Amino acid sequence: MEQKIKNWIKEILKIEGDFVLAHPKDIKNGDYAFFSSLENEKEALEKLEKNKLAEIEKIEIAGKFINFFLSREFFSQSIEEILNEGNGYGKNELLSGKKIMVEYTDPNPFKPFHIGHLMTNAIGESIARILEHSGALVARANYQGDVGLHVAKAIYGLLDNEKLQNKAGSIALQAGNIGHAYSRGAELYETDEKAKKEIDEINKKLYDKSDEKINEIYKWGFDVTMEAFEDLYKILGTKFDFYFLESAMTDIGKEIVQANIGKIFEKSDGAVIFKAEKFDPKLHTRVFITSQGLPTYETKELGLTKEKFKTEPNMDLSITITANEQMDYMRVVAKALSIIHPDFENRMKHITHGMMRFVGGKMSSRKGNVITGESLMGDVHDMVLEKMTDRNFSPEEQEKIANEVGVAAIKYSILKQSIGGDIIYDFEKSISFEGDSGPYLQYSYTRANSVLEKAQKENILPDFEKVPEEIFELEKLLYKFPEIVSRSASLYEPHHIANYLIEIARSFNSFYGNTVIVSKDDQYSSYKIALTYAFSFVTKTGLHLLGIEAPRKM
RNA sequence: GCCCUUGUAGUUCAAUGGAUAGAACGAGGCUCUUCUAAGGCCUUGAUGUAGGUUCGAUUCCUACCAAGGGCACCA
Repeated sequence: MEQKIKNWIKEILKIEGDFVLAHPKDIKNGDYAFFSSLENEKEALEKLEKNKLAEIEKIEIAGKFINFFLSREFFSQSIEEILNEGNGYGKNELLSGKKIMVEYTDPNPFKPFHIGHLMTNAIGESIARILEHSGALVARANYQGDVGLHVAKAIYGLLDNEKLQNKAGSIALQAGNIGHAYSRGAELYETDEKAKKEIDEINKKLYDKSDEKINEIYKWGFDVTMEAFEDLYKILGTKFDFYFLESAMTDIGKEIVQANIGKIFEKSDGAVIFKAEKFDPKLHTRVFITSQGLPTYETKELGLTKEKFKTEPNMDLSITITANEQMDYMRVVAKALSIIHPDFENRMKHITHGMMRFVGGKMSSRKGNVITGESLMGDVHDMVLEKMTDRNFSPEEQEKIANEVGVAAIKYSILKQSIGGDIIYDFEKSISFEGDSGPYLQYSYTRANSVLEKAQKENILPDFEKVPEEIFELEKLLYKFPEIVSRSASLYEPHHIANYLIEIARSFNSFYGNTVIVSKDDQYSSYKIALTYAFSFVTKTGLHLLGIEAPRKM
């Protein structure tokens, strides 16, 4: 519609070049507005009036603005269109047929799944779904650090307290024990010289696999933590297509570096470094292979990227999602890669997000903070159950809904704001179910569902025969959904969808509160039911794009 | 010191260079013999400072102030 009006204005007024056609902030000022820099708006208005599009009801001049009001018919037709397209409404062709890999979450085996992982997961899953809705073929990838000092720390903790090696409990319990072992090991590494030495020793043994006992614990710990992650992904609604392990990237990365020593990399103090500032003054030098001959994360990242392009040969875009703190060194790595592989240069994208913060400072699993992603999910889940005591559900239903609502509360609190900024973490607020929240959206959806169920019982079907003269605010919002989706997709910003969903939910709740929708005495009831269907489709689709389930009841 | 982010109601967040800067939480009042009150309705309040570009700046540019992150063998 936007494009249609634009073309029409362009043609009638013979405007050259591009101009902006926007939605006025206030619906009172029309559905689309155009700021004219023309000398005589009145003449323009006359021309436009003469050749008016069928969808436009009214054109007004307000100062330098020309406002367009869409017709009653346009809105009822757009509602009809939503009903026809159902959950496919809002799809666009922006990335039609493009192969895109999105890497996100990246938790490390042997370490707890902390809140930062929850954040990356929520953002990555949402971006993946938004790209899919825009026509892309998305592969989800997860990159996990299965080697390194953190593993040695965890194994030290496990050896130090053998009770933590109990293999009898549930996967979650065993993974929790390993998390404790890691925290203990990490703490002692900083404070206890003897422990530090032993951990370094374990690290060497892990590297050359010389110790049978350690190998055994490693295998168990790896399997358990990976399985525990898998259980979380299930609740979170993520299914990865590819898993990349850090250990597999060392040789590939090293090879790339060694092949380019002298050309891109240089030796310095026994290490192999990349002086990125030679290519871009805003970048800096980083070590790729240490003086001890060990590849750093940078080198593994080179290997990872190469592997990604090998895994998906004709990939159009490889997206990596991490926290902001990774931004600068990823730039250095990307610069090195784009010199080695010029064909990758425009096919890599790094999206960064802020951190979850306590009021007191940065959260870190390294110091073994108590709040993990899992514990947060558990707490929120329990709070939802408490709220549901007055509802009449079977235990299975209750469990399912508690998970869906809990995940919604957490994900929404992450996705409602632009992803670059930090989230000031307030436990009370993140589990708030009121107002600007995920559960509010779900609640609005279930209310719509109740209305639709009642309509079915009373055998009133959605219909467009009798349309009220009044145009509901909700109608003026619903048709914008496709624009919101394509905006979110082109900017990689899920929060536009989150904000939009709140807007339509508020509008629907107001409609619901002030109108009786299902009524045999109301000749417009069928149309109102159609509108309710449209709201429910758009909300369900929008929630899906945020990675949130839409329960039928709650 | 250099580089990158970010400064908007008391608080947490919105606002493709456009109209009277939107919500939510908090505070106060009203509202369920009607489709789920996790709701609705009403009241209250903000663009860090100083310049610049523009018909028009929360948005772009410069400086300053403040917060966070990064800057050679950790990831």
